[in-house]
Amino acid sequence: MPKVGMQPIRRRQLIDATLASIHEHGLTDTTVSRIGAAAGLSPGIIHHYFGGKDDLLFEALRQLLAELRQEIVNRLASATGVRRVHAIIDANFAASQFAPRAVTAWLAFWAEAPHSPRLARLQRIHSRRLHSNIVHALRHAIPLSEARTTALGLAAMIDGLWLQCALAHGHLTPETARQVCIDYIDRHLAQRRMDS
Amino acid sequence: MPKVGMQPIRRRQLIDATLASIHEHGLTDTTVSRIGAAAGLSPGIIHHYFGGKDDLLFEALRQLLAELRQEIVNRLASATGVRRVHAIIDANFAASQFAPRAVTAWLAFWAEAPHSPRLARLQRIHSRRLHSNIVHALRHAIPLSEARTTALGLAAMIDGLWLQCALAHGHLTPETARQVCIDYIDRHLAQRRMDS
Amino acid sequence: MPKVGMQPIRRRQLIDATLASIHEHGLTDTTVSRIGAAAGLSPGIIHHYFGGKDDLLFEALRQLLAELRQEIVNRLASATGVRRVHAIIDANFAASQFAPRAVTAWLAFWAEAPHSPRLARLQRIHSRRLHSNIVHALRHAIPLSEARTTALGLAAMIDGLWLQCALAHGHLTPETARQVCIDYIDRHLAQRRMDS
Amino acid sequence: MPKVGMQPIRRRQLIDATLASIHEHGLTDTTVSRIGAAAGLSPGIIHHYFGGKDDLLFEALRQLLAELRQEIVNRLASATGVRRVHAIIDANFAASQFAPRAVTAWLAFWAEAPHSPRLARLQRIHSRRLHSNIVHALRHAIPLSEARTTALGLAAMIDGLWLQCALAHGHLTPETARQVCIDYIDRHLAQRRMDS
DNA sequence: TATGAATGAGGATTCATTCAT
DNA sequence: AATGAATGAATCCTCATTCAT
Repeated sequence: MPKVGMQPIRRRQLIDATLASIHEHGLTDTTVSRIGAAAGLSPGIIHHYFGGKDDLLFEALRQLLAELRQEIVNRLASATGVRRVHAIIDANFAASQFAPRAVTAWLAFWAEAPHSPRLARLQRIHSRRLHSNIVHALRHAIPLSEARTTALGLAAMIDGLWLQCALAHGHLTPETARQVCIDYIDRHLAQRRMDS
Repeated sequence: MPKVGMQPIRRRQLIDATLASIHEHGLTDTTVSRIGAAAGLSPGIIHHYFGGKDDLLFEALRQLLAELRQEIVNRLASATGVRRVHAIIDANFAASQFAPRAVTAWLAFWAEAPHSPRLARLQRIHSRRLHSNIVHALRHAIPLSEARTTALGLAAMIDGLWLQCALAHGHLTPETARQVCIDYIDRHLAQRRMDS
Repeated sequence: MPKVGMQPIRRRQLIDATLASIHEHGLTDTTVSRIGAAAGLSPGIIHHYFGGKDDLLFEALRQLLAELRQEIVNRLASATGVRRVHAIIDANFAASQFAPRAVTAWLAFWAEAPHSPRLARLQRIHSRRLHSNIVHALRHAIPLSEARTTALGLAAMIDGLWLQCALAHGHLTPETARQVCIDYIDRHLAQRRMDS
Repeated sequence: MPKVGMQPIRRRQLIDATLASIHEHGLTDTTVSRIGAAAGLSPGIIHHYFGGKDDLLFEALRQLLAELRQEIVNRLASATGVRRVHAIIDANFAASQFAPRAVTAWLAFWAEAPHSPRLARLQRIHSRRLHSNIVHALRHAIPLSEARTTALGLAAMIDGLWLQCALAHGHLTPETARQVCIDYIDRHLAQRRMDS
């Protein structure tokens, strides 16, 4: 039923259907037909609202990262000092983010990134921003040089736990994942406090 | 006259060509033609030495994991006590393992795993074995319960650093990655020693 | 409030947009969207003012031929005797007719004609009318039988020069084309005069 | 039935099927399926022997022009002086060239040329070569400047008669077409002889 | 009158697989 | 053992057409 102003609605619908399909069938078996069907629309509609399949995939990753970013920003807004690191960790393992739908798609996109400049770019931006956030949060408690190494370790650990989540279907609870990260950071901070 | 004993040679050639193609073009764009060409052979040959494309991919992942396992076993053979954790870490970041060819393919396979029982099975075995190795190596220095959490953290960190390696084309040196992991483990062990 | 009398305006707009699109993108790549866009209207509008794409194309060719015919009729009106042949030639190479927009579209339609009864019909009518005009103009100076052959040659030459115009983007000036035709006819008439 | 060395055979088959399809259905309705069917092969085969549809079309035009060229070269080989112009005319209206299959395809390609650099290039080469052949053949009988104009007229007339052939399905005999051209040239040569 | 949302058929293309040689 | 010819299903994409608003 054609109405005006459907664009934002349809785009959102199609992006959601894309993520659902990636989660269910994998990126390889995510076809425009499948996406269309999942959204209750025809295959051709993808090219009406997005340039083509690639553009839709790109937008889907964008939204995924935007949501995660929003989660981080929200939590950082109400945290100070080293609590900011905890906020970042919490955001990454919030129920809305650390969910199969997001995690599986995230993994699929990361696997494509080395061969897709557009995806690689989004990945790089996200990665750098996360690293920078962590370093800033640690900066007042830890010397910059060490903060950088710690940030690298924490970012890797977060990614590794997301990976685990995608691979070990549900065997890894957000809470466990969160604890491992908190523990990692706290040891670094504790060490520091002891030194002083 | 038919050459005898070509099978192991050809299989190895084709597996290598597969990994090379995945690294260069990605799993999606790795076709039997491309693999054949990379091995200097014809497209049809894959079905002669493997059941089909899927079987070849499966075997390629198997070899990848077998090589990593061998690296770990070799290093564990000459290490005792907590040194065994270091050996595991060293194995994962050895030049032969922490290389673009291996890391990119590894990521591609992991992304497929959630939708391929065969790949998922290999992944699970590898994952469990690594986890078990770490726990055993830590067991005499750390209580079992904590050892398990630490192993989870270390395994995640290793995976996260491999991911980083695949995504940040060469910006992450094996040595840096190794240091981050060693540091993580050493803090846990040091803490323990202090307690006692 | 519905605008009245838009029909002739819109139809003309759309026909012009069609010819513009054919000239710019070729008949194959002339889509209803493209035509609509060129006219500053929506794709669906074609079916409102014409039965469909094919009807619009048909009307576009009709207009093209009608304009050329008008040019011929105008010039014939003020010419007598063999001057009438010159008038026909002049009309065919008048700036308004011998222009890229018209010539390219004309060629595109001619290529379609063998597979479209409707276009073929228009083409046949135009062709016959031109031939008949030439024969009539020659009739008093040349025996009918020879006039027919000469008319065939002149008509072919005109078409061939239009073809050249479409293919040799602007390298052929109307004046040169005109001269070649005038020369052809004058030789026939001169010969005749000599004989008598 | 797969055999080795099929390439030249298949390529020729497919090119012939292409020309047949263009003649029968027009360039627009010439699909790879249709071509494959006409050749008794599957649609996919086009991409095995040619890069794609466009390449096949390009090769088809190439062959068309090559055949015409061969016809011209053959006849020029055994003609001297102004007879060479007659040889060129004869070649263009030889039964093998002035046939519906060739003429319709030729028209279809010419209509595409303004929007396809590759086709335009072939067209330009063919056109220039023909013009040059005519000028050379006339050069000893007519001053160069006039020879050029005459060549332009003759080339246009030949094209126009081909066009007529494509449009007036069989109503124009090769012999009539030939006569018109011969007459055109003879008048120019006769004039010249008279002058001297 | 006019839009643009939506469809679905049809097209080119890719590719794993089969198989005669 | 190895080739590469051939297939046909599956995919992305285009586009004329329809229709609710």
